[in-house]
Amino acid sequence: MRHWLMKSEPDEYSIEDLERDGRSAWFGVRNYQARNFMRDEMRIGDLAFFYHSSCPAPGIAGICQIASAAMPDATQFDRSSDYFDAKATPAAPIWYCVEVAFVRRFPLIALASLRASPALASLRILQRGNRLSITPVTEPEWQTIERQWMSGESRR
DNA sequence: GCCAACGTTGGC
DNA sequence: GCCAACGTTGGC
Repeated sequence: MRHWLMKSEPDEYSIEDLERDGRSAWFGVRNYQARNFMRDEMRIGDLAFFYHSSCPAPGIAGICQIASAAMPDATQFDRSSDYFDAKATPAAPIWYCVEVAFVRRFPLIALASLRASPALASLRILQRGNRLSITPVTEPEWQTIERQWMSGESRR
């Protein structure tokens, strides 16, 4: 199983929204690298940190699970959507999304706290200038975060 | 609001 | 294929 980190602006869609919905399509990704991760490398059952970005308190807000294979992102065909792409057609889609399911929510692990951990120096989102909205998380990085911030909590 | 860093576009 | 210009991201 692989691990991931997926960014969302909480104003758009937060971990609280996913907890309420239970499950949601991760639409709106318009970056080829991030798309390729979803389309080519994610597997049902993979776990991902749900990261809140571009907000007053950026950080990891919870965990979700990949719940479907990649499918064409319907918003690329929708003229009224911010994510509309005139170059995409149903016969030749450009953008894909997966569905994610809520796993858990916990007190925010602030970006500053992640930065303060030497064991997380390699974490992709901490690299200078990183902007990818979906990034892989290595097994050691995942375990470091679990051990450091979730050891006292119940596991599923 | 600022600004560094990045990805994409498009002229050549 | 190069690269300047532009738009976007995202922390602060």
